[in-house]
Amino acid sequence: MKPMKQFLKVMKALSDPNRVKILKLLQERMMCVCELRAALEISQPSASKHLKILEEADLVAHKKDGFWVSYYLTDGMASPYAACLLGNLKHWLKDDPELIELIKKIPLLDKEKLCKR
Amino acid sequence: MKPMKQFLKVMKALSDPNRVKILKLLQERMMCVCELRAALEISQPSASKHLKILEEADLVAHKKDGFWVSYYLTDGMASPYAACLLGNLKHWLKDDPELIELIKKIPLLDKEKLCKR
DNA sequence: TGACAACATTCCTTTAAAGGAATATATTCC
DNA sequence: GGAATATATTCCTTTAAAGGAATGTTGTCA
Repeated sequence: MKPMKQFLKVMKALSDPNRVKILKLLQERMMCVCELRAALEISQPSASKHLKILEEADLVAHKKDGFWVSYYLTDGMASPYAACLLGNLKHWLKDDPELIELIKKIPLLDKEKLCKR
Repeated sequence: MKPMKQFLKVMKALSDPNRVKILKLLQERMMCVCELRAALEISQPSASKHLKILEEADLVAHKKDGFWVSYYLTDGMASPYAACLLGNLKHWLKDDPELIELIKKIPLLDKEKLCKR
Protein backbone atom coordinates (compact mmCIF):
# COMPACT_ATOMS: atom_id res chain seq x y z
CA MET A 1 0.00 0.00 0.00
CA LYS A 2 1.24 3.50 -0.79
CA PRO A 3 2.45 5.42 2.25
CA MET A 4 -0.15 8.14 1.77
CA LYS A 5 -3.00 5.65 1.64
CA GLN A 6 -1.79 3.81 4.73
CA PHE A 7 -1.39 7.11 6.57
CA LEU A 8 -4.86 8.33 5.62
CA LYS A 9 -6.40 5.09 6.85
CA VAL A 10 -4.95 5.66 10.30
CA MET A 11 -6.03 9.30 10.40
CA LYS A 12 -9.57 8.48 9.27
CA ALA A 13 -9.80 5.66 11.77
CA LEU A 14 -8.88 8.14 14.51
CA SER A 15 -11.36 10.76 13.30
CA ASP A 16 -14.39 9.31 15.03
CA PRO A 17 -15.09 9.69 18.74
CA ASN A 18 -16.45 6.17 19.16
CA ARG A 19 -13.35 4.67 17.61
CA VAL A 20 -11.09 6.72 19.87
CA LYS A 21 -13.14 5.52 22.81
CA ILE A 22 -12.68 1.93 21.71
CA LEU A 23 -8.91 2.39 21.62
CA LYS A 24 -8.92 3.95 25.07
CA LEU A 25 -10.95 1.03 26.41
CA LEU A 26 -8.62 -1.50 24.82
CA GLN A 27 -5.71 0.23 26.52
CA GLU A 28 -7.06 -1.15 29.76
CA ARG A 29 -7.63 -4.73 28.59
CA MET A 30 -8.82 -6.76 25.62
CA MET A 31 -12.55 -6.84 25.13
CA CYS A 32 -15.15 -8.66 23.09
CA VAL A 33 -17.63 -6.92 20.83
CA CYS A 34 -20.48 -7.11 23.29
CA GLU A 35 -18.43 -5.44 26.02
CA LEU A 36 -17.45 -2.60 23.73
CA ARG A 37 -20.99 -2.30 22.48
CA ALA A 38 -22.29 -2.03 26.04
CA ALA A 39 -19.61 0.43 27.16
CA LEU A 40 -20.25 2.79 24.25
CA GLU A 41 -23.99 2.23 24.20
CA ILE A 42 -24.09 1.70 20.48
CA SER A 43 -25.62 -1.05 18.35
CA GLN A 44 -23.77 -4.28 17.74
CA PRO A 45 -23.41 -3.69 13.97
CA SER A 46 -22.00 -0.24 14.66
CA ALA A 47 -19.40 -1.69 17.02
CA SER A 48 -18.42 -4.34 14.48
CA LYS A 49 -18.02 -1.77 11.74
CA HIS A 50 -15.88 0.54 13.85
CA LEU A 51 -13.68 -2.40 14.79
CA LYS A 52 -13.23 -3.33 11.17
CA ILE A 53 -12.09 0.20 10.32
CA LEU A 54 -9.65 0.15 13.24
CA GLU A 55 -8.35 -3.24 12.18
CA GLU A 56 -7.80 -2.15 8.58
CA ALA A 57 -5.74 0.73 9.91
CA ASP A 58 -3.59 -1.77 11.85
CA LEU A 59 -4.63 -0.24 15.15
CA VAL A 60 -6.34 -3.33 16.57
CA ALA A 61 -6.39 -7.07 15.94
CA HIS A 62 -8.67 -9.87 17.08
CA LYS A 63 -8.60 -13.47 18.15
CA LYS A 64 -11.20 -16.08 18.81
CA ASP A 65 -11.76 -16.40 22.51
CA GLY A 66 -14.11 -19.35 23.03
CA PHE A 67 -17.57 -18.06 22.43
CA TRP A 68 -16.41 -14.52 21.80
CA VAL A 69 -14.14 -12.49 19.57
CA SER A 70 -11.67 -10.45 21.56
CA TYR A 71 -10.13 -7.30 20.20
CA TYR A 72 -6.84 -5.85 21.38
CA LEU A 73 -4.40 -3.11 20.44
CA THR A 74 -1.68 -4.12 17.99
CA ASP A 75 2.02 -3.78 18.68
CA GLY A 76 2.23 -1.41 15.71
CA MET A 77 4.64 -3.58 13.72
CA ALA A 78 2.41 -3.42 10.66
CA SER A 79 2.22 0.37 10.41
CA PRO A 80 4.57 3.09 11.67
CA TYR A 81 1.65 5.51 11.76
CA ALA A 82 -0.48 3.21 13.87
CA ALA A 83 2.49 2.52 16.15
CA CYS A 84 3.14 6.20 16.75
CA LEU A 85 -0.45 7.13 17.38
CA LEU A 86 -1.12 4.18 19.66
CA GLY A 87 1.97 5.12 21.62
CA ASN A 88 0.87 8.70 22.03
CA LEU A 89 -2.70 7.77 22.83
CA LYS A 90 -1.41 6.10 25.96
CA HIS A 91 -0.87 9.50 27.54
CA TRP A 92 -3.11 11.69 25.40
CA LEU A 93 -6.72 12.45 26.39
CA LYS A 94 -6.12 11.49 30.00
CA ASP A 95 -8.03 14.56 31.12
CA ASP A 96 -11.02 14.26 28.85
CA PRO A 97 -14.09 14.15 31.10
CA GLU A 98 -16.12 11.79 28.92
CA LEU A 99 -13.24 9.35 28.61
CA ILE A 100 -12.62 9.41 32.35
CA GLU A 101 -16.21 8.36 32.96
CA LEU A 102 -15.93 5.69 30.31
CA ILE A 103 -12.82 4.12 31.82
CA LYS A 104 -14.49 4.08 35.22
CA LYS A 105 -17.24 1.89 33.82
CA ILE A 106 -14.89 -0.89 32.75
CA PRO A 107 -15.01 -2.88 36.01
CA LEU A 108 -18.78 -3.06 35.66
CA LEU A 109 -18.51 -4.78 32.31
CA ASP A 110 -18.76 -8.51 32.43
CA LYS A 111 -19.26 -10.48 29.29
CA GLU A 112 -20.71 -13.39 31.23
CA LYS A 113 -23.52 -11.12 32.33
CA LEU A 114 -23.75 -8.87 29.28
CA CYS A 115 -24.33 -11.76 26.95
CA LYS A 116 -27.13 -14.24 27.15
CA ARG A 117 -25.31 -17.31 28.34
CA MET B 1 -11.82 23.05 24.11
CA LYS B 2 -12.16 19.51 25.40
CA PRO B 3 -9.14 17.31 24.67
CA MET B 4 -11.19 14.88 22.62
CA LYS B 5 -12.55 17.64 20.41
CA GLN B 6 -9.15 19.17 19.86
CA PHE B 7 -7.70 15.77 19.06
CA LEU B 8 -10.46 14.94 16.56
CA LYS B 9 -9.93 18.25 14.78
CA VAL B 10 -6.31 17.36 14.12
CA MET B 11 -7.15 13.83 12.98
CA LYS B 12 -9.89 15.05 10.64
CA ALA B 13 -7.64 17.74 9.24
CA LEU B 14 -5.08 15.05 8.42
CA SER B 15 -7.67 12.74 6.85
CA ASP B 16 -7.70 14.40 3.46
CA PRO B 17 -4.97 13.88 0.84
CA ASN B 18 -5.00 17.49 -0.34
CA ARG B 19 -4.50 18.76 3.19
CA VAL B 20 -1.61 16.38 3.77
CA LYS B 21 -0.08 17.61 0.52
CA ILE B 22 -0.43 21.20 1.70
CA LEU B 23 1.46 20.38 4.89
CA LYS B 24 4.21 18.64 2.96
CA LEU B 25 4.54 21.67 0.68
CA LEU B 26 4.69 24.05 3.62
CA GLN B 27 7.50 21.94 5.08
CA GLU B 28 9.65 23.27 2.26
CA ARG B 29 8.70 26.93 2.60
CA MET B 30 5.80 29.23 3.31
CA MET B 31 3.40 29.68 0.42
CA CYS B 32 0.49 31.85 -0.58
CA VAL B 33 -2.90 30.48 -1.53
CA CYS B 34 -2.34 30.81 -5.24
CA GLU B 35 0.89 28.82 -5.08
CA LEU B 36 -0.79 26.01 -3.17
CA ARG B 37 -3.76 26.13 -5.50
CA ALA B 38 -1.47 25.79 -8.51
CA ALA B 39 0.64 23.04 -6.98
CA LEU B 40 -2.37 20.93 -6.09
CA GLU B 41 -4.35 21.84 -9.20
CA ILE B 42 -7.48 22.60 -7.24
CA SER B 43 -9.80 25.58 -7.24
CA GLN B 44 -9.04 28.65 -5.17
CA PRO B 45 -12.08 28.23 -2.88
CA SER B 46 -11.08 24.65 -2.26
CA ALA B 47 -7.58 25.70 -1.27
CA SER B 48 -8.94 28.37 1.06
CA LYS B 49 -11.28 25.95 2.74
CA HIS B 50 -8.62 23.33 3.28
CA LEU B 51 -6.35 25.96 4.79
CA LYS B 52 -9.07 27.06 7.16
CA ILE B 53 -9.53 23.49 8.39
CA LEU B 54 -5.78 23.12 8.89
CA GLU B 55 -5.65 26.42 10.72
CA GLU B 56 -8.49 25.50 13.06
CA ALA B 57 -6.58 22.35 13.93
CA ASP B 58 -3.56 24.52 14.83
CA LEU B 59 -1.47 22.93 12.11
CA VAL B 60 -0.88 26.08 10.07
CA ALA B 61 -1.06 29.83 10.57
CA HIS B 62 -1.03 32.76 8.15
CA LYS B 63 0.26 36.28 7.83
CA LYS B 64 -0.33 39.06 5.42
CA ASP B 65 2.53 39.24 2.98
CA GLY B 66 2.01 42.33 0.84
CA PHE B 67 -0.51 41.45 -1.80
CA TRP B 68 -0.74 37.87 -0.64
CA VAL B 69 -1.58 35.76 2.37
CA SER B 70 1.21 33.40 3.27
CA TYR B 71 0.58 30.19 5.14
CA TYR B 72 3.18 28.38 7.20
CA LEU B 73 3.40 25.47 9.62
CA THR B 74 2.86 26.34 13.27
CA ASP B 75 5.36 25.60 16.00
CA GLY B 76 2.75 23.40 17.64
CA MET B 77 2.56 25.42 20.85
CA ALA B 78 -1.23 25.63 20.62
CA SER B 79 -1.89 21.90 20.40
CA PRO B 80 0.14 18.92 21.55
CA TYR B 81 -1.58 16.78 18.93
CA ALA B 82 -0.69 19.17 16.13
CA ALA B 83 2.86 19.44 17.43
CA CYS B 84 3.34 15.69 17.47
CA LEU B 85 1.88 15.09 14.05
CA LEU B 86 3.75 17.96 12.43
CA GLY B 87 6.95 16.62 13.92
CA ASN B 88 6.36 13.14 12.59
CA LEU B 89 5.23 14.36 9.20
CA LYS B 90 8.72 15.73 8.69
CA HIS B 91 10.00 12.21 8.13
CA TRP B 92 6.80 10.37 7.26
CA LEU B 93 5.65 9.91 3.66
CA LYS B 94 9.10 10.60 2.25
CA ASP B 95 8.74 7.68 -0.11
CA ASP B 96 5.25 8.39 -1.39
CA PRO B 97 5.54 8.68 -5.17
CA GLU B 98 2.87 11.33 -5.58
CA LEU B 99 4.37 13.51 -2.88
CA ILE B 100 7.84 13.17 -4.35
CA GLU B 101 6.56 14.53 -7.65
CA LEU B 102 4.73 17.31 -5.87
CA ILE B 103 7.81 18.49 -3.98
CA LYS B 104 9.79 18.49 -7.20
CA LYS B 105 7.38 21.02 -8.65
CA ILE B 106 8.00 23.61 -5.95
CA PRO B 107 10.87 25.42 -7.67
CA LEU B 108 8.61 25.96 -10.67
CA LEU B 109 6.08 27.81 -8.56
CA ASP B 110 6.43 31.57 -8.67
CA LYS B 111 3.69 33.71 -7.29
CA GLU B 112 4.82 36.64 -9.41
CA LYS B 113 4.06 34.60 -12.50
CA LEU B 114 1.15 32.56 -11.18
CA CYS B 115 -0.84 35.62 -10.31
CA LYS B 116 -1.83 38.34 -12.71
CA ARG B 117 0.47 41.09 -11.65
C1' DT C 1 -27.61 -32.40 13.96
C1' DG C 2 -30.42 -28.68 15.65
C1' DA C 3 -30.99 -24.55 18.42
C1' DC C 4 -28.90 -20.63 19.92
C1' DA C 5 -25.68 -16.90 20.65
C1' DA C 6 -21.88 -13.77 19.05
C1' DC C 7 -20.43 -11.44 15.46
C1' DA C 8 -20.26 -9.80 10.52
C1' DT C 9 -22.60 -7.96 6.47
C1' DT C 10 -26.05 -5.90 3.76
C1' DC C 11 -29.30 -2.48 2.89
C1' DC C 12 -31.31 1.78 3.54
C1' DT C 13 -31.66 6.41 5.54
C1' DT C 14 -29.62 10.37 7.55
C1' DT C 15 -25.81 13.33 8.16
C1' DA C 16 -21.33 15.32 7.16
C1' DA C 17 -17.55 16.45 4.05
C1' DA C 18 -15.59 17.95 -0.58
C1' DG C 19 -15.75 20.43 -4.90
C1' DG C 20 -16.82 24.27 -7.85
C1' DA C 21 -19.45 28.53 -9.52
C1' DA C 22 -20.75 32.67 -8.05
C1' DT C 23 -20.34 36.33 -4.82
C1' DA C 24 -18.34 39.11 -1.03
C1' DT C 25 -14.34 41.23 1.21
C1' DA C 26 -10.13 43.49 1.51
C1' DT C 27 -5.85 45.25 -0.09
C1' DT C 28 -2.89 47.49 -3.45
C1' DC C 29 -1.83 50.75 -6.88
C1' DC C 30 -3.06 54.43 -9.88
C1' DG D 1 -11.72 57.28 -4.76
C1' DG D 2 -11.79 53.61 -8.33
C1' DA D 3 -10.11 49.60 -10.81
C1' DA D 4 -7.95 45.32 -10.30
C1' DT D 5 -6.49 41.27 -7.83
C1' DA D 6 -5.80 37.86 -3.95
C1' DT D 7 -8.41 35.58 -0.74
C1' DA D 8 -12.65 34.29 1.92
C1' DT D 9 -17.42 32.95 2.03
C1' DT D 10 -21.82 31.38 0.45
C1' DC D 11 -24.62 28.32 -1.97
C1' DC D 12 -25.57 24.22 -4.21
C1' DT D 13 -24.56 19.53 -5.83
C1' DT D 14 -22.17 15.31 -5.39
C1' DT D 15 -19.93 11.98 -2.65
C1' DA D 16 -18.60 9.61 1.53
C1' DA D 17 -19.32 8.28 6.29
C1' DA D 18 -22.32 6.82 10.34
C1' DG D 19 -26.29 4.57 12.40
C1' DG D 20 -29.71 1.03 12.88
C1' DA D 21 -32.92 -2.85 11.30
C1' DA D 22 -32.79 -6.93 9.16
C1' DT D 23 -30.23 -10.81 7.58
C1' DG D 24 -26.23 -13.95 6.99
C1' DT D 25 -22.43 -16.60 9.01
C1' DT D 26 -19.88 -19.16 12.25
C1' DG D 27 -18.98 -21.60 16.28
C1' DT D 28 -20.73 -23.78 20.60
C1' DC D 29 -23.30 -26.83 23.26
C1' DA D 30 -26.97 -30.00 24.13
